[in-house]
Amino acid sequence: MARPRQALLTRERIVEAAATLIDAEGLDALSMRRLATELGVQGPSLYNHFATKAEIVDAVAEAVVAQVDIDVFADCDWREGLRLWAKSYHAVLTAHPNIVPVLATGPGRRPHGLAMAEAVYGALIDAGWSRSRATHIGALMRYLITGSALGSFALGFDNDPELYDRYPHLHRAHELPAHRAAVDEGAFELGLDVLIAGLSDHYDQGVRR
Amino acid sequence: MARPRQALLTRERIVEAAATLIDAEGLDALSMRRLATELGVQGPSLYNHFATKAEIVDAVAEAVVAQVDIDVFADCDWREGLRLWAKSYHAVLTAHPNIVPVLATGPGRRPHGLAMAEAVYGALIDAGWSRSRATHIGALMRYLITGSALGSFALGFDNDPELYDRYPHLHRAHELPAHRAAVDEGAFELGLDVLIAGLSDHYDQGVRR
DNA sequence: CGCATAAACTAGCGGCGTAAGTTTTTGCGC
DNA sequence: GCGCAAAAACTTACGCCGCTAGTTTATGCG
Repeated sequence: MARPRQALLTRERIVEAAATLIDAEGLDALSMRRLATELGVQGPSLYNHFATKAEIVDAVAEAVVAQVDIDVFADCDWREGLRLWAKSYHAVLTAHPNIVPVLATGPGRRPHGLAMAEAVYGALIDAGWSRSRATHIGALMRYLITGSALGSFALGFDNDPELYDRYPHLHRAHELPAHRAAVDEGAFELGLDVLIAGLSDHYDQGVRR
Repeated sequence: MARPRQALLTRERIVEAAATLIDAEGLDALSMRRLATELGVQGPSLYNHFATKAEIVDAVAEAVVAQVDIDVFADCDWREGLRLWAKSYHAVLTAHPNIVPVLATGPGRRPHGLAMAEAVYGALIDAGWSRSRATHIGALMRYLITGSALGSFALGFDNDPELYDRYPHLHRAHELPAHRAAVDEGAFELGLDVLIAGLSDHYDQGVRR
């Protein structure tokens, strides 16, 4: 086949297929040949639309952050904005856990990532936080959100009772994977509550830098 | 060369070389052939000592967590123990950032990882926290520590002023990479302070579950 | 109508993890 | 002291991988 009458590929179709593949089978399952097969095409054809594999993965990451709601800062208190944004971000990452390692490396050059940074940082600055404090708070929230999405805490424990025989306090740790969602959700909520309450106290006491 | 009079490889030598390579050039630079070359040996010889590449990487991760000080819980308040442990963990990860993605996936079956979980969880239980709350706090601390180590927040921003022209609040974001260490350190310290202070308040008010 | 461009193809390079089988040395049981 | 299994290196090779180069053909613009 040479050039078809109707293009078989578009950037959108490629990104969509890549996202589906990553969601379903993980980052490692995404290879150029595999992705091409999924799209009914030979491997190297993808290079007509993206220069490298990294560009495709980046586009998937960008599509994911695009789903985060950053309008929440519009007309509400910085505390509430921060909480709603964090929950939205967290929910998006929970829905697409396999792409998180890519996102965790920072906003990079992706427009939506930068727009999100702008929204968060801007809201904190507008509230009266110093530039350095706003930066710290933004970074901190990101640590909590990506950290919780990246390593499901509960999932890290093996489902094998014998493993914990030598650790008296962990004797029920093998039950953790079964409660994965509840544990991870509880830890995230606790962190969000404590962080925002603590920052709120600082703020109310006039400690804004 | 067949079997040499003196073994060329040991598990220790392999792990050490792998750790050095990962520290110096990143996870991607670690390939079986490259590692073998570094050790003056052919690639497949490594399989006489480790069954898979993943086992080698795991051993490196285990060697890194082994450096975290978990004796800090011995005879001090849970607050102080948590703070000292978190700082030690954070310092170790900061010294070996390239292995963090591996650690972030949880304690798994690694003895030192489990010993650390045991120490943290045990200290919280002994202090009177409920099992579920202790789990949440442990998970939460891990989110903060691995999250901060994984994605240097400041490093994620590109060192290119023009990139931020369209984001009014980010107009100085290109300066962030230069202050990388200070930003990341500040955010981590802020998080640690706020979290421990907040949890301490809950504790003092008798809210332990 | 002619031609540059776009979008598919095929072939192939060097690298990857690892399996299989070979050779030689070591060290233990008789 | 000897025989032989196990250990630890080797070579070869398979099927992936990301990506490059060059080819073919349809499209759309001047």
